[in-house]
Amino acid sequence: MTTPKSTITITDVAKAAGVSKSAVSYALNGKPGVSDDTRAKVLDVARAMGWRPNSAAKSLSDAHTRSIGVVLLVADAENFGSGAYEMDCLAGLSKVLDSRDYSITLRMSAGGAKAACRIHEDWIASGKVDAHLVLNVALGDPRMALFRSHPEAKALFVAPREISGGLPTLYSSDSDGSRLLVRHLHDLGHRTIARIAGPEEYAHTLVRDRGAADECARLGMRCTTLHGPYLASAGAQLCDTLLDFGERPTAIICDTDVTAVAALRTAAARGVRVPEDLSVISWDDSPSCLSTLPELTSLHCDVKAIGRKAGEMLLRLIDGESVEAEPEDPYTLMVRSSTAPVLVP
Amino acid sequence: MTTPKSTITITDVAKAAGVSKSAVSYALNGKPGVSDDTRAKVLDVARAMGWRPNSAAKSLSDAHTRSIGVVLLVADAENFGSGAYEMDCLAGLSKVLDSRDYSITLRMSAGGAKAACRIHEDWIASGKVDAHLVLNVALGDPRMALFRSHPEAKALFVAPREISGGLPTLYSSDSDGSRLLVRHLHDLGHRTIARIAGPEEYAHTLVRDRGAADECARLGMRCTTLHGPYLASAGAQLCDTLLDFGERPTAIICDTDVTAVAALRTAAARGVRVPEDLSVISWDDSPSCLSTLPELTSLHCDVKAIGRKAGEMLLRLIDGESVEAEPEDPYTLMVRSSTAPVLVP
DNA sequence: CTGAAAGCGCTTACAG
DNA sequence: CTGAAAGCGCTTACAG
Repeated sequence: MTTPKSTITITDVAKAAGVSKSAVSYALNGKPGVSDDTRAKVLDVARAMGWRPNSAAKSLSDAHTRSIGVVLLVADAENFGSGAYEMDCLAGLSKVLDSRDYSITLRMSAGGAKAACRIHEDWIASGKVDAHLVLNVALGDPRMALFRSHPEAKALFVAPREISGGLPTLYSSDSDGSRLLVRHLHDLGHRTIARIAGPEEYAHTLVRDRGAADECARLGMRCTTLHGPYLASAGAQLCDTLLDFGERPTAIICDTDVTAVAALRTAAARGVRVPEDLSVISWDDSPSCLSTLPELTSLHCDVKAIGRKAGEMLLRLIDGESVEAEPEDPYTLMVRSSTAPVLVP
Repeated sequence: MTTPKSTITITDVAKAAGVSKSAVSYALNGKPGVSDDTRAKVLDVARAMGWRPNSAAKSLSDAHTRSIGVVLLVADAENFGSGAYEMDCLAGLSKVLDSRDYSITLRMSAGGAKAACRIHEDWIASGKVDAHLVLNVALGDPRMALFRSHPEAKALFVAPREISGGLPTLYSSDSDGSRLLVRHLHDLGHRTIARIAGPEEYAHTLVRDRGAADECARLGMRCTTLHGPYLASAGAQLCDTLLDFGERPTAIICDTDVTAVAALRTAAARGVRVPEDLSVISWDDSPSCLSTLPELTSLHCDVKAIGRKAGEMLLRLIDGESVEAEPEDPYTLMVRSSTAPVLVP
């Protein structure tokens, strides 16, 4: 029946419906300029013939590619984590984009932010995408300079607002998250804590550092912070360091699930009981936080929601609306069994 | 200097270089039809002006969009796993595509394979992509029927060769993997084993079932297989069932890291020592296999290599070469501490 | 309301 | 080797 002939164009439809190409175009795009009768007939014929607008032709004539460009950094597998964050973010993004028939144009770059710049530049010059989404922004990230010098390009940064000044930004409340964790430990009676934080190149690491430091100062707590990549080996090593340290902390906050799981395991291997002797908290509430014994108290972030909100902001950007900095949803603390009141000696 | 004017077209370059548009096109595309001098001058001018071919225009005229369409299924978060597989696969794919200036056009569908079909159909009719990559293929997957009825569309399936008959396929050696695991346990003296397998809708689950059953039969071993989603809760429950079972197995093979970690934890909670009382093996050698105590013996698969090979096959498909079924690289067994010789009672 | 025409930026036979 | 011209499929002022 509807055997899709090689390619059906608007001309074929016009011929079949007995009208002009322009009438078909108006009808198909719901624009005025055709009578209701003509419109109905054209729609019927187009559907019957299985017509779909040719993507390239449409893009060329209306200057919209209907795609959002995303360059994922996979360079340093070390800092990349499992990719679960990016995946969830893309899932949320894709969901919002669907409604407007937008797709994601994806590249994965092993060359870091600089190589990503090259790709973005290419996309800008070739008109390959309508807007860019920038994730995993580092301090002094060249991608910020790039888009500052290309105001004609539309880009949204997911980054701490502290560093993306001026650029359209979806910013996290990493600082608030940090404070929330410190308060949770304070409520449990902890006074000497530590953090196994992420690499210092990351802007969000510094924001978390700041939040924790401020809240500790306010509450009169002591906090030792060690930085390292999001690797199990690093988490284990840093945990060892903290446990060997003179003034042993009664609680450790880990910046990611990978290091938290490693810390848990390191403690177990040394005979340090969690949560009796040591409380452990993880950022990134992921399935692995539920697979440990004890289950990990974790800071939950709805990453899909970030993707959705990013999608909405990007579409507004594309529609020519002005977009400034907007906040992500706040974090939620998932209290499980890896944190407990500190034992009075 | 090279201030990128709004948009630089081939016409601008032609004017600046004092030649015709066609000369510019020939020069830029390395085609014959221009003298070396003209070519050199055109290239210089184009570079100086920061010209890049307009993506849509090029696609429209040469019928190549330079993008590969991928629809990721996120419908049932239950069976989706962490998304790490998809991420690695895309990373490998992207790497190969880079060299030919191809991008990935990505959509994530929450409606399963049927909704994915709709997207692929749209891509076929609109000429949005040059070829399609199909992952996570289920038994009787409607996407196979779709591409069978659209021989004009180019698609590569990553699926067991048993089910994709005729279609271009990159097939895994799941059966061989299964056999490898069984042999490893046999070598350690295990004779009564069990499997916590994935959902039976998945073709690869059945292939693994078959491989394990055949090898067990050959070696005179007994194997109980339970199926369930790739969820920690399911892994825990199935592990409980197996341990409560009359004839308790001395080893369990889990189809994914999530269930393996859950099984490990369940054993620990019941006081069943791993590996002394029970050996545990995981498919999907992932970072989490290294975060457990003991570390998990696991079947390693170079997923990025799958992505790369898929990319090469897709490019050949696009180039008009014929592509049939080709095998992935074989699995590697990573022997760690969760498997040990069975203790003679 | 409707049709003929030009244009989006590039490629590619086709005559000079 | 080089230029003028038509065409890819769609959109959009512009005359009827």
